[in-house]
Amino acid sequence: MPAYAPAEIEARWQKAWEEAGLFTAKEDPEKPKYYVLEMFPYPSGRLHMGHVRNYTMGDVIARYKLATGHAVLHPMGFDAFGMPAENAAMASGGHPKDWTYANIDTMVDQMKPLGLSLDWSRMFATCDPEYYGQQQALFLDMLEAGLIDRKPAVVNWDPVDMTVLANEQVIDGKGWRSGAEVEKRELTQWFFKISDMADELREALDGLDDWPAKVRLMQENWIGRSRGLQFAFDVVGEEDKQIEVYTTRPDTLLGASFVGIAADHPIAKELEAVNPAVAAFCAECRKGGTTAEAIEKAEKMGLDTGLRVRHPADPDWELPVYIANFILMDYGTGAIFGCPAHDARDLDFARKYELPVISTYVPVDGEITLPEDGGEAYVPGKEEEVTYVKLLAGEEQQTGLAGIDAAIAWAEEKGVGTGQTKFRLRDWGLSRQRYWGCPIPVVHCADCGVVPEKKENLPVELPYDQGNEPIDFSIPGNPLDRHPTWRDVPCPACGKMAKRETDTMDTFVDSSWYFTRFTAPRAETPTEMEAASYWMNVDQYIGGIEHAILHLLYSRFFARAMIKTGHLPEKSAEPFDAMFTQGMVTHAIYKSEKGGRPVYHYPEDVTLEGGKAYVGDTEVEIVPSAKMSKSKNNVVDPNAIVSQFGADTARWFVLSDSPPERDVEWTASGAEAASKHLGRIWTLSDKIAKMEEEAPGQARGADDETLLREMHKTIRDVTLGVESFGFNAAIAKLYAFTATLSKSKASPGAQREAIMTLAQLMAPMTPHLSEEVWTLQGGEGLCAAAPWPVADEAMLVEATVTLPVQINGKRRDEVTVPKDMPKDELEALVLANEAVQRALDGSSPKKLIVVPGRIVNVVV
RNA sequence: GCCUGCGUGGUGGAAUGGUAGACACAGGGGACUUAAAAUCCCUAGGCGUAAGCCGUGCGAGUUCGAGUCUCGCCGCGGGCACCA
Repeated sequence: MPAYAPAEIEARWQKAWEEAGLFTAKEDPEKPKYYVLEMFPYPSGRLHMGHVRNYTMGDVIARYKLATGHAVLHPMGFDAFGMPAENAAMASGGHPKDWTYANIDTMVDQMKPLGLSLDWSRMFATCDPEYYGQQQALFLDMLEAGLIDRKPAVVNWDPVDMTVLANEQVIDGKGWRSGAEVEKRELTQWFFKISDMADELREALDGLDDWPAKVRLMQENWIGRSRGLQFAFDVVGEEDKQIEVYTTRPDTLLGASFVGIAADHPIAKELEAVNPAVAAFCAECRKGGTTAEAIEKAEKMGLDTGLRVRHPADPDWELPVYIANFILMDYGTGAIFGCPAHDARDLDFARKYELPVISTYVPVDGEITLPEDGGEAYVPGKEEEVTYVKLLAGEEQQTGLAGIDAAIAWAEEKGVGTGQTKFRLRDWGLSRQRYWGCPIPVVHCADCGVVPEKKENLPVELPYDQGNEPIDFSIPGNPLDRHPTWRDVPCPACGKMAKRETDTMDTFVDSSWYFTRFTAPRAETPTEMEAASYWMNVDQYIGGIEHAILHLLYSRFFARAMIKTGHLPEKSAEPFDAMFTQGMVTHAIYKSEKGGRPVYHYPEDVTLEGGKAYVGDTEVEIVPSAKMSKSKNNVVDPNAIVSQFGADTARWFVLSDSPPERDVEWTASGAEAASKHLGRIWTLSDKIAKMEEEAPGQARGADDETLLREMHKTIRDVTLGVESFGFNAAIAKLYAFTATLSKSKASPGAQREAIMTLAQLMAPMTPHLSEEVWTLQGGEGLCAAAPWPVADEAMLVEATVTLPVQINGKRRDEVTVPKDMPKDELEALVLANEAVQRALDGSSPKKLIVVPGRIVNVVV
């Protein structure tokens, strides 16, 4: 018998599947459809174990659904625009396009040996002009439908690289690449009007039952709905001037002691123009970093403007107006009223500037030191009961929430303000001053203004060269800005020479609709309604938790926008029926120290012995379960694993041990164990095949029944495991059944039935080995195409059951009885039990609990 | 600070309120071998010779029965964050 040789086997079966066209998605009205999708990768050029785990999970589902008679769509593509390609071009002088497509080729070559059941005929990359041209068409439709806005926005500007930076790219107030001090600049940018849909996007989360609760919650917090009161303070002496504020705690209105405005508030800007002290202060405020630590450390700073406003509840009560550094212009109205007694931040501020502290309520239960007496600010929960010490709207004692409602009602009745719901979610700025992205298809004309490009002119394709010269990516700024032949075009409206928009789209746009494009990847329109109606929605989406907020939220917005513009059916407002967030693949770091600096050792240089790690004779530190990182020398290359053990081993290992939503640690010993197990199955299959030849047609005995009962239980458990993302538990059952089978004395026929079923149950995880076993045992056609085994209910019912016998809830013994033994007989049997007799010691039990088929509990 | 999730052997982890520790790794013992590797078998929560006792972060509670439900602590992780 030849040894288990995955390299040869796997290539052969991958070819067989391809020739059979098994994974080409075909619309079939006779079958239920199933669309399973893993988040498509960025073509970094390097497949990592996280990809392998992600795609293997999707593949298990896809293969299982195929075997259960579904028309399956399981596509793959590449999220191919973005900064790394430009950075690579800057670093090594190549072209982002060449770099990207070369990487895609490499990654496809790395993915194919994994034996994934992908429909490669639908593959595309978002940097294909055929894709981004349709994205431009979508942009134009959305623009026309009023879903897109153009407005000024404050951005982080890197003056050296001459580009806008995302918040994450600003480190300690400096550009991440250039190291230059980042400036705040106001630029006119394009925005998707996602905030208009904030409430809808929030409410629809409730319907996403098959999403992780955690993801729904993260989205809900991100959208950040709050209810409060918006009202205006009249400025003393300037009767036409008012300051609008928004508050979620209008119940504390009588505790107001100042009004604060942001440095970018219109009134602050007005004062800034005439008062150098104000100008200096505002400039100082704008400098502040945006990082968490910077905010933590930043001291509350304020400047008295000299303006005074009237309290809405008492025209004789005047409050000072401060410009303060902790007030944000882009939330609410950019102005607040400060209530030091009930807000920790306002209390800090009030103490620093010696402003009054006025408690408006105190807790019903418990004693506190009032903030005016040096205590902390008292902020009750919305359900907490409070006693009012100052009355605004007739309240005396009620919950915080009722107080808020009463205060809003009071304000509305008096005509002071209105109750309003606000959201934290802001519009999605999509403009990027970069080359390697989807060009925004508009033209700026001196006469006509901003003019959308004509659809027949799409795609607005990125220029590869600059005339006859290659584009120089080493010059700071956007190459499209200094590309006259691309930039200068006739106005689509009047025909006069005008300038093309040189900004490109945020790469999140590319990934917000790709899953719809897979339903008709070569269509001349963004989607085809018929195909989209058939395949949408994505039945199961799988990806990392890092995309829990932005990518999924943007996709949900896009689905709604595509319905409004006629590119998706109504049913697809929520495009992902079920979502699963998988954990990472981690690996230990082997660390030592040399000259005070850490040294990271490659796993292949490390010897493991008795739970300790050595390099040569020196023990090194093991840091378990660390994220794989090139700089820590703990990256495991999937291709190396596939060449060493085969794809089936890699697939089997990443699914075993840890539950899919948690991290799994890659260990060499674990991978070897997986490989050995697959080898054992190979050997077992061979043994069973020979047994049949040597002793055909033996009668089935009791051993057959035992084996087949175990087989049907395994079918039930594995099926359940696969359907509920319990892959690790399913694999444990498969291990157990393999052990049962290898020890079984059942007839050759029964053993063959068992191993063929085992092959089928393993096929979603180890498809190549399964085909091999299937064929050897005389299975017809491809194992991957064979119908999924169904557990026989009759075989799941045992004739006898073993019941644990508990005394006072602790297990003391067990009895094996016929399954349907009458209750009184069972009771008698239990009472006669030796352990029970001993515990009873002559007395009679206080209580006897019998749960049929489960347990017996004697209470003494 | 607010919101959240999680604490089970040496390790990863099983367990519809019903026999805690399935399955796997690492460990220990053995068979085969001159030896090693490979393979196979046995063992394995702790204490105890044993009967038995104790055990799911800690403390209470509900229940005939709690890893699972409730409350309060402690510890670790994730998300958001000068958001009014």
